[in-house]
Amino acid sequence: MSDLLERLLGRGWRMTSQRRVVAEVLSGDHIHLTADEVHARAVRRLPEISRSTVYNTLGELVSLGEVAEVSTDGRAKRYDPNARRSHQHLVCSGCGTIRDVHPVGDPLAGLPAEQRFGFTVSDAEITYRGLCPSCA
Amino acid sequence: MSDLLERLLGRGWRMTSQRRVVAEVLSGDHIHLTADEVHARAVRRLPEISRSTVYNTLGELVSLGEVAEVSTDGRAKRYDPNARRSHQHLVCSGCGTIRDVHPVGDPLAGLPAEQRFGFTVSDAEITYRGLCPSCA
DNA sequence: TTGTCTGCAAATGTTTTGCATTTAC
DNA sequence: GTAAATGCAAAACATTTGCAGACAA
Repeated sequence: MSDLLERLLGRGWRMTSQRRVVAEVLSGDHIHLTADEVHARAVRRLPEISRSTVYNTLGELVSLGEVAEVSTDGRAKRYDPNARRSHQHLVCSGCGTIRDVHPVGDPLAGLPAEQRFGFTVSDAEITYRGLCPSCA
Repeated sequence: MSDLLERLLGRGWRMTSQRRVVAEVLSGDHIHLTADEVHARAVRRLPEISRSTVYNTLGELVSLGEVAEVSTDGRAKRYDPNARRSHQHLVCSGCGTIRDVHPVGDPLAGLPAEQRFGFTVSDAEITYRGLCPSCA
């Protein structure tokens, strides 16, 4: 069973066939699907599943903190099931492929106090850009 | 005259009243407007300007590398006129305010070779998140 | 049983496109 | 004069919402 699904069951999340399929589709490493792609894959396993349900479910998973919304730049948001493991993204400027990466060091260290405008800074999101081996 | 407008004229960009107004609206520091906000402000100066022209113009400015698209997370893209000066963003999780910041050090240094998946990494985009003084 | 999830269809918000007209160079 | 920009209206997408019926607990 998928890690995501397992965590959700452990949290007592109300389970339905639709929710299970969405959780299964999202499971794995380097998964960054759009809502529509999630729906397309879900339909293969459960033909009746509706787009609204996929949106509802994704929205709920994001609220629960189990899935992260990633806006790389295209128009549709992408959903990343590895919200629990802190990580950043490496995006290919050629084909758009996304990989999860784990940079070393404290990302907040680069922002000196005088650059913080009085903000309480709690987090940094980094998107590395470059070309993947196939596109280079 | 605005810096942006000046640079565009220097590049021999074909000038029209609509384009001038869009460039003027975008000028300044810490400016991060949506296409719709750009249109609203442009209409004040030039009532006939259409939304399509604003979109066309913004798209062209992005292609020229004079303006950057910033997807903070909401649905509409925001446009940042300071694409030429390398900088990153600090976003308030409360009210959404965006400030431009200039972190110290090489942002690519945090990504070790074994984390690069064979990519040629050329750039890093950082979004710092926190609460601004009013929201804290 | 009961509260909630699901699915449909319609609405909303953002951006793009086709094409006739106007305009900068 | 000519190629390119503009504006309109309509289309294309992405996402949200309202509500009746279905379903998990």
